[in-house]
Amino acid sequence: MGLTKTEIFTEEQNKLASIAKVLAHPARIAILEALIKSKKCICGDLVTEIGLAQATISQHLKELKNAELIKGSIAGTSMCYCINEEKWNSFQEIFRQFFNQPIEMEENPNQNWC
Amino acid sequence: MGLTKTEIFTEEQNKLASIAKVLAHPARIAILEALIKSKKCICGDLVTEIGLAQATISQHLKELKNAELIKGSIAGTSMCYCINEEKWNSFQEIFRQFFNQPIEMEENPNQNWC
DNA sequence: TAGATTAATCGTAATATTGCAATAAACAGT
DNA sequence: ACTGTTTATTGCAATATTACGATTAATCTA
Repeated sequence: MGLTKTEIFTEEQNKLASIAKVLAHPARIAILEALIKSKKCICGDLVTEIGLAQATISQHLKELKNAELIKGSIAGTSMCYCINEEKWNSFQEIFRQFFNQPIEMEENPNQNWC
Repeated sequence: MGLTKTEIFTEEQNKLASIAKVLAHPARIAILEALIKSKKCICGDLVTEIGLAQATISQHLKELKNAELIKGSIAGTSMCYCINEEKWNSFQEIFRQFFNQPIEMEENPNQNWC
């Protein structure tokens, strides 16, 4: 049918997958890196900095804001975005924990299977 | 149009996004965790362990193998999968570097914008 | 207030992803 | 050779994502 069966997975599995999904587009990576580089929050300069249409950037910003990875506030007529440090750190921790799982096969010498 | 404009992004941005995409589905997270938990490689027990059709699991395995996150080898009539430790570690490092970028706004007290 | 600027949203088209039934392919045991 | 087991592939339907032009809403400036 084409709709992900979230019910059959754990809370954690769904959460990690959804976080990864936010990062699963180069435009969103580029936006995050741009926000990090220019420490003070920039706005729709992202449109010129990255080469996508304003509507497209706005859509990606919406997803990032939806994931709470960035915060936005009104700065006059334009919009001011910046990284949400708390969420950033919490995402970092989630990935760290996932990848830090012990893969260890040391005790298992018959690794010639794979 | 609807096709990602990879040309306008850097190699690194595209790479990180594509790695994240592999992790952007709970079934693939579940498969990886199952492979880690049962240290010796399992095969199509994944189908019963996770509640998806055999064809669907096979498709997710293909994507994981395509990203080289897992390795597969023939074990008689069945298929034996396990984590590819080198890639696992390399992915870990890529995420670690991304999240370890200094976000620091300490010197910038006007954080009240965002 | 009128015009300019900025960003969100709507509508639409193209493409990608997800999931499964059905089928095919490879192999083991009889 | 036949049968059952296991995994990959194909074909299809449903849904999601990506991108952009056009429009809207809000705010600033003259």
